[in-house]
Order: sequence, then structure tokens, then C-alpha cells
Amino acid sequence: MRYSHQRELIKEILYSTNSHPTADWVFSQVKKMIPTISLGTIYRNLKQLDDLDIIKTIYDGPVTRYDWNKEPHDHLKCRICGVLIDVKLSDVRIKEIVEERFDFKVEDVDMTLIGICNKHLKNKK
Amino acid sequence: MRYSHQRELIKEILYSTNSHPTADWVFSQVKKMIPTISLGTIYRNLKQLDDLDIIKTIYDGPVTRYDWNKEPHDHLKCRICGVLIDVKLSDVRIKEIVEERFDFKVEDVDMTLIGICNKHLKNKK
DNA sequence: CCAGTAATAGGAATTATTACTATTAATGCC
DNA sequence: GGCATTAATAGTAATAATTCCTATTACTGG
Repeated sequence: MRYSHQRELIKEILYSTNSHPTADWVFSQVKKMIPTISLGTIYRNLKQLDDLDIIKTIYDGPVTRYDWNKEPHDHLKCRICGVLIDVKLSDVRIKEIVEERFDFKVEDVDMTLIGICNKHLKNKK
Repeated sequence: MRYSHQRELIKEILYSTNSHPTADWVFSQVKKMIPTISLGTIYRNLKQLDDLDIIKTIYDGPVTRYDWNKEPHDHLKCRICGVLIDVKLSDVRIKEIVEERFDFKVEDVDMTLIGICNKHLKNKK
């Protein structure tokens, strides 16, 4: 794959945020630097970066988001404000338990805990 | 909400399968009984049934599926054939650990283990 | 510097889902 | 049962997210 200014910028923008942005948000940001960029370029490059394991695609309910954080990790999702928070729970036992109990080779664990984040919890304390 | 033949059939069809179908598959099945049904009716009713906790909406990557199984449970997803298998892992500790370690009230745990199901594992044994 | 070709821009096409509206049918009352 | 009320539907249009297509642009190796 050969170098492109567009891809480089998309990567930099993703690596500069913890907000798990959507393709459309990335598009709006890149447009500030390259006003002629097209949405197809965003999607094509996000896909390539994912294929190369440079970023990770995450499915937040029906919304597709992108994450620079490739370390195995989980998410806390607030049902009030929708924020996605990265956490490392990585209970290695889950993988072992499943492989032992079911005839299934676990390669990846995708876990999201839905609830209420501290911002909306304060009143209730 | 008042009775409708369509909603009743949609519910019955969902309750008759373990395949976690998409709206479109439900549509194709209901059409066999009610050829004039419209896709909008499928979506509207699936939403209502979800709101009433009669079914559960599950997000399988970018694909939206529907499940009659309302018991808290997890999924094994085969990356070869895409099958979704219901399993009950329900590690109650995860919820406790998170509430203790982070300032976050956990209401629901959404967990999918991606890997290879026994159908595609046989050769490798 | 330039030929070869990968990547882009811009727009069209596709897919999933929601919205709109005239018509149909479930329900409560007589 | 008959009928008025109005929720639910069918059919279609609209929207949103994503992919596809193609002429043009711009990396890259020689």
C-alpha cells in the first residue's frame, strides 16, 4: 500500500482522540485540513487501517465507531449520555471456561457493560 | 396496544427459531402467511415487542438481529459461518468488580466471544 | 523526469431503516 | 350484531450509512 496524505491524516486524527468517533466525525475533522476529501476515502482508509490492525472497528449498538486502542479491552457504555469508556477487565478465565465447557475456540472477547456513568450517578449518591 | 394478526405472527415466528433472525428474514417468513405485509409493519412491531420486553434486539456487528430469549445470556459467534450460539456465562463477579473499581452502575452485560465453532474445529483436532 | 498504476474526488447506487398517509380492521358501546 | 372511533397496516417515499464506479490525480521506482 502506498503513502497517501489522506490516510496519514485520518490515522493521526483517530490517534488524537479517545472519543471512539464515527466515520462521519472523522470526515468532518479531515475536511478542515483537506476540504476536498470525500467520504468514500474516509471509509476506504478506515477499512484498510482496520485490516492492517492499525485501528479497531467497534460496533456500538447500531453505530459503527473506530478506535486507535488495539490493546484487548472492554467498554463501559452510559445509557444516559452514550459515552464509551475504555476499561481493561480481561478476565482470562472467561476464555478458558468457555473453551473447556463448549467445543469452541475463543479468539476474541467483545464485552460492553451498559449502565450509568459517574456524571449521571452523582445525584443518586 | 391493541391486538393485530401481524404482530402475533411476528412474535410466533421469532419464538419458533434459535437463529437470531434479521428483520428481513422475519419479513420473508411472515409473507408466506400474509403476502401483503409490509416491511414497515415488521420494523414497527419488532420495536414494540422490544419495548414491551417480549423480545430482545441484538447487534451482531453491523447487523441487527432479534431474539426471543430474554434471559440474560451471552453469545458465541463463529467467524467462519457466522452462527450465533446462546450461552449462559453470567459471571456475576464482573458486575461487582466493575461497580467497585469504577464509578459506574452496571445494568446490563453484553458479551460476545468471537472464535471458531465446533463445526469448523473438527478438522483441527 | 516520467511511465505505471494505486489512491482520490465526486457522484451514483445499494442497503437498512424510518416516516408519511390513505385505507383497513380491532374494540367498546348500544 | 351493527356501528363509530381510532389504532394499525400497506404501500410508498424519504433518510442515513455505506459501498461502488470512473475519470483524474499523485505516489513511486527506475
